[in-house]
Amino acid sequence: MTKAAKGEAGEGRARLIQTAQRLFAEKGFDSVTVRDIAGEAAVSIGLINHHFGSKDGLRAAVDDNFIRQFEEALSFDQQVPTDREPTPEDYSLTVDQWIGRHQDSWPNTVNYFRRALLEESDWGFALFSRFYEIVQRSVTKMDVEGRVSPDVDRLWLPFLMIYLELGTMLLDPYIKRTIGKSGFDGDLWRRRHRAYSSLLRRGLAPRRPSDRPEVE
Amino acid sequence: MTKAAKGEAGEGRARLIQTAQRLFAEKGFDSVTVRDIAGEAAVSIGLINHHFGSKDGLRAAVDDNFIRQFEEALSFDQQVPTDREPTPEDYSLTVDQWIGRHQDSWPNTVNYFRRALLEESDWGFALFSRFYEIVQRSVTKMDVEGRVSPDVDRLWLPFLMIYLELGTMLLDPYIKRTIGKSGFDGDLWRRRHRAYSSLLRRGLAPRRPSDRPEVE
DNA sequence: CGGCCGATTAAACAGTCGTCTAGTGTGGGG
DNA sequence: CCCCACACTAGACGACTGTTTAATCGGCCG
Repeated sequence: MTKAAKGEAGEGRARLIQTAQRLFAEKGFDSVTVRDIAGEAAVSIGLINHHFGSKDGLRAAVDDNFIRQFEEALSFDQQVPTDREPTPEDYSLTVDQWIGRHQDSWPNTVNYFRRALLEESDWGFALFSRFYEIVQRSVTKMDVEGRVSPDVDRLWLPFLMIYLELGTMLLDPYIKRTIGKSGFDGDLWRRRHRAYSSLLRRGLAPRRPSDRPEVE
Repeated sequence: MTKAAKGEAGEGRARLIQTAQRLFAEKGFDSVTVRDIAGEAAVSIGLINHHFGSKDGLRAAVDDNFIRQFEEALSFDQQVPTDREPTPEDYSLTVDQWIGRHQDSWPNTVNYFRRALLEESDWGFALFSRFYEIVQRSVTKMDVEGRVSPDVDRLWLPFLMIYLELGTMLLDPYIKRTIGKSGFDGDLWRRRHRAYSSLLRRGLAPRRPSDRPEVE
């Protein structure tokens, strides 16, 4: 392509998307001004509207970019073990691995994901649906294999699993302030994964329910 | 007290707090303008700064008011059954009852709670801490009574329970769009309560994980 | 009664927001 | 070579924002 005045052509455009994604993730869409973005990307304010039409257009571009990375990552992430039946926690392992890996390479990815869900944008719903779909499929699979008790609520189970999966993402700021470390910290998220795999598998009760009161 | 030009004195102040709480819950603090609030409360814009000094002052007053109601409600809500040992799900029942009751009487309470957590305000952390405290205490109690398996992660368990409890609150908009009804809908939230009580108690696996699910 | 005080108002204020307009410079195709 | 297309810029524009000012009204106390 063509060369621009300074540096590669389209460099401004790329830098805008990159900077905007970081700032949106840090402060939220509304709290970031076009001047903030242009300033940190070292371009003029007008360039935003030149490339994207409006601030909302920029958001759309950032969202597209993010969703593309998200789908890409998911597509080659289905590396559940094939030498055995996938266990209930294989699903969560997959997602957890994804989160863990991506929060290393793109530290603001998790934050952006979080903001997307919190701001209830349309594509935030798209992301949620994607999650729901994955979990739903996983549940159905476990179900037909007889690994889910028949009296487990099939409507709520997927949502409860989503809560467990997304909880750390949504509430991590508070976890940080409660125990001093992010729930995505290396050791911590591995521990968390084990904790809720175990919870899904057999709940809290001791393995030998000696005098456990049977309710209902 | 003194009487004002129209209606009770201080009526404007009260109506401002009430209206602001509703609007903050619906749209979020930043998206609501002082003109919106004054308009819907049918008072002048200047009255906000007269009573509260600033928009942030109004927020503080609304927060105070909300936290007061919250603490009040919690204080007489500890009505766990005394005729028997509290079961693991008594805790969640208490919180669930609280949510259920208050979303009837104050439809915007849940929304406001949600916004408080999502916007990461200081008192949002206060609310989270309050929750954490309650859950922590409940876990400790169950623990000393030997109703928690020794290999359950004591650090993560409270957080996982909080995820399950707050999940519907945080993600209800998406649940609404997924299944068409709010997770706080009468029947649904009762079903949800049973679902995750069961999850906590014994996980997903059939009671006899040998080869065929067995109902007791 | 006279004066003050607090609740309340309308209008103006200064700042910031996203957007638009006019213009510059450069590189590639005719 | 010319000239158009395009990335890019500086600055102004109007529509907001939260806040402030000056004024009004009515009750209360001395």
